[in-house]
Amino acid sequence: MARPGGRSARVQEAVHGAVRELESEVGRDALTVPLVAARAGVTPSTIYRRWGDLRELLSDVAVERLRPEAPPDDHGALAADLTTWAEQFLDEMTSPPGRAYLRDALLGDPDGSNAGRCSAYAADQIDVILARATERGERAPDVETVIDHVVSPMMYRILFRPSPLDSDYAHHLVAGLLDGPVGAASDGTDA
Amino acid sequence: MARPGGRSARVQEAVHGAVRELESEVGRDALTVPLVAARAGVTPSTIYRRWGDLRELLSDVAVERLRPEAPPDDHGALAADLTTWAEQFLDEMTSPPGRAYLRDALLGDPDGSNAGRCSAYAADQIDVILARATERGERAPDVETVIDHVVSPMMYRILFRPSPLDSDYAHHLVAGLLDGPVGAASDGTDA
DNA sequence: CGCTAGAAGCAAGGTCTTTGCGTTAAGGCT
DNA sequence: AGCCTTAACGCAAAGACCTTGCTTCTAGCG
Repeated sequence: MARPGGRSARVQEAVHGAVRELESEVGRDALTVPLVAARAGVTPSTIYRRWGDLRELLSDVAVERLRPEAPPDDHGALAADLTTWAEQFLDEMTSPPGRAYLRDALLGDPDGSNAGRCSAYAADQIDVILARATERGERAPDVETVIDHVVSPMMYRILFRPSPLDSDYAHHLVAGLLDGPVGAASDGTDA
Repeated sequence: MARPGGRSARVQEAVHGAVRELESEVGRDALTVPLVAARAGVTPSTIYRRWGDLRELLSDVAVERLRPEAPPDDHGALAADLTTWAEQFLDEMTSPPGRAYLRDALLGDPDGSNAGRCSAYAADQIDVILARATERGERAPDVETVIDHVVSPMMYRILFRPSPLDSDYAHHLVAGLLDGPVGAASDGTDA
């Protein structure tokens, strides 16, 4: 039985906070369950029982950090909105902390629910952009199409390729999507 | 100084073999360094010194298993080659053991070199397919384009999405690539 | 054939992880 | 309002794992 307002919630908040504090103080690699527990004012066994593992705890915290805080900027045109969003996304995810959160979120995730949450965050942001475009009368591609053509390639390269990525790559992907047969034809708005 | 033919090589082989045996006997989650060491006939400290961590050892073994054993099939046409390869790739990677190896390979990989090796395996296979197509006189897209449009979307969904994937999705991606503006126009050969 | 250096064995110490049991507190019931 | 139920936490001990200094072995070299 979940008890969202009670002691459980306080403990969860204390532990998450302890992870965030210690991450910036001693570094992510020096984190241990007993260390986090001491900072949070709980016993290690509490963490082991609730999260099972340091990796799962880090995964939870990482997903929290990957959640976008605001809807994407509105630039008045689909191409600009998507390009800007993709550039920001790529920038965040290629930064060392971004890569670390991404790794943590994926790694300590036995059932894949945290990974699914990350994917849903991106899909929601894209959904907002596409809905705005449709409202303006622009032809907009499907969310899944944007994920296939823009999000996936960036993520693949972040995870699997050692080479660095710049915002030109994000721009290239969005252009390839919107100029292609699946995407929206340009609609009078500037591209 | 590497000593490829000596004791180091024997130890490495024994440890890798022990991991493979124990994975199928007791399951991947029950593996521990002392267990593997006992089976391999070495002391745990040897493993800790060479690999540093159970995750890095599992990462090494996983990458070995993800290495393709043969060049991709030749069906006489680019579209058929790519579709078949993508279907097989998707099938392997979505299977529970495939997902486990993929996770392990990404997981114990501090510098990203193992992930890069996985990516290189796929790129090499695609390279063979594209070279054959060019040799036949077909117009073929770039390797990076194939990775962006076919490999990345499959990988993204495997890693981030809970929903199952079937071979229709692989077919859809290849078709989107070859019919699009970036890919090869159909060239008289059957698609 | 002796020398050098990298790699493995051994063992002890420390840290982390697990687990059983008692206690606390949140939510439901009368 | 007060009791009951039950999930969650604290405590502590036991066990497993990880680290590390030192020794021994072996492959390659002069």
